[in-house]
Amino acid sequence: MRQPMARMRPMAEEPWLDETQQRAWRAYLAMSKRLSTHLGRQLQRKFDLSPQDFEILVNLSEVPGRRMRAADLGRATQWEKSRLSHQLSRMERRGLVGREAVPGARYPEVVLTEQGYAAIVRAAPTHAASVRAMFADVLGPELLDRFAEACEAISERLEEHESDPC
Amino acid sequence: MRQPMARMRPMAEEPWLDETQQRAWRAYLAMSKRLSTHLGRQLQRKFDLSPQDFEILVNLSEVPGRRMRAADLGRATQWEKSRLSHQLSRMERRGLVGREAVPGARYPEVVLTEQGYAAIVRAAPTHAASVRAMFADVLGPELLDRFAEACEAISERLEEHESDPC
DNA sequence: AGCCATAGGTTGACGCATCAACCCGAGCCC
DNA sequence: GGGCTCGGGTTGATGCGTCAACCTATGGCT
Repeated sequence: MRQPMARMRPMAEEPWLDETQQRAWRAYLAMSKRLSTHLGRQLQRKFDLSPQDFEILVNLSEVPGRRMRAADLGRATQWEKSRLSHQLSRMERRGLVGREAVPGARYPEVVLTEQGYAAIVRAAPTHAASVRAMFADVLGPELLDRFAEACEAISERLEEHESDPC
Repeated sequence: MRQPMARMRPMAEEPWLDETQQRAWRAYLAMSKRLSTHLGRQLQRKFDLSPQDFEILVNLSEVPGRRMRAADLGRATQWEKSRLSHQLSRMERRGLVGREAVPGARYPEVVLTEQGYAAIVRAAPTHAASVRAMFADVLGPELLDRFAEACEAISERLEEHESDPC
């Protein structure tokens, strides 16, 4: 399987990534594409939920009252406000969440409906099982720790540059 | 930063993922989200190319004649045919690629235009540099190898299940 | 010949992501 | 008061991803 973003030499002259780097980069790209495809497809086909739906549902289900201000939900998911707003509108249309005005407060709260709660309770165990089967169990505890360290290191590096002008 | 898909316990009763698994899964999710955001934003802002544009351009630029049947391009990218067709239509509109009929053949070829070629030559070095800076150099050669092995193992596991009914 | 399956390709509809623009009220400074 | 910025939130446009439906040569089978 060819992984195009991995080949950094459209003119085949300078080796912008060496052998080791190429291999790792291509392996990572292939793996992450497959993993998200697999998990997303499973959620969609078995539970009629997109990964985005799932993420919102999980966050709401964890909090007491199953309700939250949109801004807090945005912080929890690290989503931009407009993305969140669009997503909530779609989910509201489908009856998974509701937006309810709060008497004294300026902004309404997003609430998990019964239907939304039922959906997450149905889907979560299978999803977790897949994460174990396709990810955690493949590496095992020790490797998993090293893998986590690697991810954290890259994350930190990226975080440093988050405010760069690019 | 909370990573909602990482918390597999909406009801907080059974620990579907243990501590180690949680940590690795969350670290992976955070890292991959940041990495793709960073690389994608850079391509978009500096070169007016989406990651998808870039992938197509790289593949076409590598092949002699800078032209290819759509089906082969599909195999190279592992994209579904309809996705590819839509993408090519958009890129054709922007003058990055063209679809040219081949005299004796049934199907036309997708060709990289001069403009498309110029775009990839402009963008590729910066992109490769970012992959090194944000990914390869962070881990270093030895860790990079282990990381690649982990990714390959997960990929293989997923490949086995690609034909599953889900 | 006639029939059928298959591969290559396009289209339309809908959900999702991002950007820019906008609205509104709270707090602040003058 | 008057004007400021700022945070919270919505909207619309456009690009992207997926699914289902469809078209049409080719190649195989009878």
